Amino acid sequence: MCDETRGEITCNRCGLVIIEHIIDLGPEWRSYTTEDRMKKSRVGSPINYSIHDKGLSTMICWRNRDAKGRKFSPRRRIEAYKLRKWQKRTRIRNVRERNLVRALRELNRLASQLSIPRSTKEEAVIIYRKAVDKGLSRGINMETLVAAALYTACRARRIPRTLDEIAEKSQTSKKHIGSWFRRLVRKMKISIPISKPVDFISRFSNELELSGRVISRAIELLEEAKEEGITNGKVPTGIAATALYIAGILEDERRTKREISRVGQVTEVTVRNRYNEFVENLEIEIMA
DNA sequence: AAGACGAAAGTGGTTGA
DNA sequence: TCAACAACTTTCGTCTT
Repeated sequence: MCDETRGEITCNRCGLVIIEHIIDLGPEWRSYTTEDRMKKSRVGSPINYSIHDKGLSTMICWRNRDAKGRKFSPRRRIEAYKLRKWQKRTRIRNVRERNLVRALRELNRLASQLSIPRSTKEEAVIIYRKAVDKGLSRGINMETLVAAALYTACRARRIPRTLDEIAEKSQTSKKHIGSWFRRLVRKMKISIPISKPVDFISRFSNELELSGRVISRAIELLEEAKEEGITNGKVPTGIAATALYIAGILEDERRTKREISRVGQVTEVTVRNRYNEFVENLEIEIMA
């Protein structure tokens, strides 16, 4: 799948980003006159926070030719050589930048494996950069900080990924990512919306291949459940999964509890318990 | 054979002294 | 810092379809 607005080519099956920073060929914005069009068209790819210098540094061509294709004079060649050398030296200036490059590589890998949208990934990069600037990164494993930044960005943008999912794909523990998540939020004063069951509905229903009818029914159920106050303190994924389970039965697209619990990343027992609470407290008619 | 159920013991995180 | 606690998991035996 080629997504020009995101500048990416991704695999349709697994969501792996294959090619990034394609140049966006479209103009910047709508234009109404030719003059306008000239003004608003742009050159180069959009700013990209996922490259350590935001993709803005100059690249010097390695060919010893000038713009018109003529060969350089020996003197110009030496000059060009020096320029390139300095270019390299300044581009990756110091250890810090080198670490940033490593961190971004890791972040890109993680985000790709978890199919996290580009904008959220960039949010994570910004969080990571800020954390490093504030000196929070001392003495902490880079992978943990990257994972924590990504998790934080997901939570901030309401793109729900569970701690488990992120921990599984990165080489760090859920515990560490969690504690660093809290730390990042506290130190950097990021406001995090509480993750709600509704946030998980679309992803779960997608995985279970449920129709739109089931989805809207599930959302209704969630609202009723919330009013009844039976959702407080319960794991949101479990609640979302159960709502889909019940909606599936009601709309004649039944899925087994086992499937539901697998997708919802909770056990069958939890789905069962939530199910009982739903049926007891809401007026739900389950046909045998 | 697969799915669902209930009971009981175990686990990790939160809370309040 | 520690114990109490609720929510959730794991495990296992049993019943139903």
